[in-house]
Amino acid sequence: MSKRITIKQIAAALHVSISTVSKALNDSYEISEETKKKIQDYAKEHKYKPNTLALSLQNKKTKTIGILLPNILTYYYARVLRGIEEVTTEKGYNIITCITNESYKKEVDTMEMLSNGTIDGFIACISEETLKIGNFDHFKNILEDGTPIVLYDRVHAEINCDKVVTDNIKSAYKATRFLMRSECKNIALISTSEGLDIGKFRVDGYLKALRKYDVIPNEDLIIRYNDEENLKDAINKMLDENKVDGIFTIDEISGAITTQVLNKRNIKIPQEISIIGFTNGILSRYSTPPLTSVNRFAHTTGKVAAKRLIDKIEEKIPFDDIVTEIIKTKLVERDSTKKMFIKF
Amino acid sequence: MSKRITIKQIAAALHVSISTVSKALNDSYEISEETKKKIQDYAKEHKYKPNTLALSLQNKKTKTIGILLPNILTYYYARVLRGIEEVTTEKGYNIITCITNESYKKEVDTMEMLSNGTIDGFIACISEETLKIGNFDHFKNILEDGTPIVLYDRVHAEINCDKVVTDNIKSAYKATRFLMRSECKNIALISTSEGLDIGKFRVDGYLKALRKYDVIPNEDLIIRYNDEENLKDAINKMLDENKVDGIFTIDEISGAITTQVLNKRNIKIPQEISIIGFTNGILSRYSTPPLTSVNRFAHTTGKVAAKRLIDKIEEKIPFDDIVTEIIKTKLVERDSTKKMFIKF
DNA sequence: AATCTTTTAGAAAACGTTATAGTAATAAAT
DNA sequence: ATTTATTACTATAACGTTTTCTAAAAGATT
Repeated sequence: MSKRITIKQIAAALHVSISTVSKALNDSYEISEETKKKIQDYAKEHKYKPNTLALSLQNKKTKTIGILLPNILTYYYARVLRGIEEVTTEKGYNIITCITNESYKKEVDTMEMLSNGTIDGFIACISEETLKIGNFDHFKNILEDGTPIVLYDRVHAEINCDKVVTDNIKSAYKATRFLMRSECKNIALISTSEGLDIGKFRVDGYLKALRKYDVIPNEDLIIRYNDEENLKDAINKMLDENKVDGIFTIDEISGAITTQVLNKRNIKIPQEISIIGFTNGILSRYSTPPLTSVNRFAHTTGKVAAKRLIDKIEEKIPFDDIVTEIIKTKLVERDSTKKMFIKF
Repeated sequence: MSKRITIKQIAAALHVSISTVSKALNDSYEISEETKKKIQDYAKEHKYKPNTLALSLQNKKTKTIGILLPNILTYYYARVLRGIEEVTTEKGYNIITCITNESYKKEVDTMEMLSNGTIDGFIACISEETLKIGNFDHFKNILEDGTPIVLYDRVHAEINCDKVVTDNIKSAYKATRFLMRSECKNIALISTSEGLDIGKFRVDGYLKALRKYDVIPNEDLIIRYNDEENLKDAINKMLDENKVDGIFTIDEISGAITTQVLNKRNIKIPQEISIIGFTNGILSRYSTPPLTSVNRFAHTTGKVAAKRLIDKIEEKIPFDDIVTEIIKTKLVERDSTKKMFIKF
């Protein structure tokens, strides 16, 4: 237990002033080579490390970014984090990661807590509860203080800042169209009942594709669920009562559960029913059969968000130059859809 | 862009000294009710928030903990993080999360960077590369400085600090025994070839169980792999050349891949071959069939580690009171193993 | 009226650092 | 011989806060 040494202690030990030490350690021309060497050697020997806190207080920059994740157990967010992390590390920034766990209070508290000089900016995804409540004052206040924020994935028009989002409508449109082109006539949709815009956009994309090809949407084929147990029952019921030959699931878990249900009913995928999932994570990759999925570039999303924020922090971009970056998706074809195509 | 207000500005605005403001805001008895109210009102009105950096510099405590994750994409670590996060939040600590991505250099750099007053302690899982290289000086140095560390999951005897680990040998032993009790005679093992102790322990447990019940281990039934593609081939080869009726996989991905291979070969799980996986994450839960798995309590691991560290930081436990907590596992029975049992 | 307490406030030091301004002593230029 | 530069260093303020010590005024006690 030797505790870190400070500049002051070095100064005392070598009978020089603290300014001399500071300058010597920063290799200033004002200090003679001889003295510099003496000080630097001593510092090295005693493993001197400048106190980051003191530096930050001086510079008014902490080189730290606050990250808000709604949920770390969702593979997608873990991958976004990874993307962020890659860029921040490269640029010499630390990140403080906070998981809001979809709670409004946790989100407000966290941002409150960090916006006191601890961080230079935020990268955040709005929690489900916050979106439901519709109060975004905590974001607005922070922006007003001059702290930059980049929102990703789940955003809101009321918050006037940079955003990085997935191309939800178009992706859902394309996935649905893909199913139709591969001979599916009766395409079901599995969605969550939660009122997230993201979900709505994906439903919109699905409906848009149906309409485009003159298919009348059938409400019986659209399932909106709250919890997983309900979902299995709902799918079974739907399959009992309807002819279905294609299913588009709006998130990864839905895709996994749907696959389990079909397998249990011994329905051949994709011969009898095709499935396309959203978000291409490990579940899609490792399920039986591996699922054709809308691949979202989580990693890219993280990187783009981090780059944008750091540019803002370092004032390479003016504070009120606001953009929304749209990250395209890509349909990854695997074994849960048919290979034959109808050309429209 | 109004930028945060400081004590100094309040003092100037109200024509009092900064000490008066500080005391008023801390509700000191030394300040008259009248002055206090005036100052507090002003502070509230201007949304005054104390600068955390300045406070930390004063108190020599940052209320921040550094977390090292080898890899965030592994569901297990994400869950550990969640456990840590829960405790730290409750106790008013922030966490700085860093992903070493299994790199020695990244691990050293990160710890170096954070151990300059930024954090009060570390919760870390040693990276694969570090374990391979076998140099733990960065941990030792930090401990010497009087900064507490709690290691979780992957630990090393050379590092003398608190540890929280999974009961690997026993868990593997029990899983293997479970397979034997459910009539499996030829039990294969899927392991990674990387030289992690954790893997070794699990293999040891497997071997121990076999020996205990007088089964002679068959090297042909033990697969050690590096990359996923190899693994599929290796499993197929093994199944071609050997009679196998049970498989114990040492991690979640191996379990998922094994399941895919068996499904592709149309082998009935568990009627023809039973599978038990290690680490009970989403893959095990959502695969077809859902896998019987050794459930590791990632969440508990995180919580225990965080509690221990905070107790150390707050000096409720002396610095050199070192313990290793062993987190038990629990076999979760699902559909990949048979229900019938032989009692030994 | 003189002294002692209490109340209220402010000054100054401290946390660890950097940056600016200043001060010697010596060397160079006039 | 005097002024000017140069070299090598030190003092001080600053970042935003808390804390300890000091001081003045008001009130209480004799």
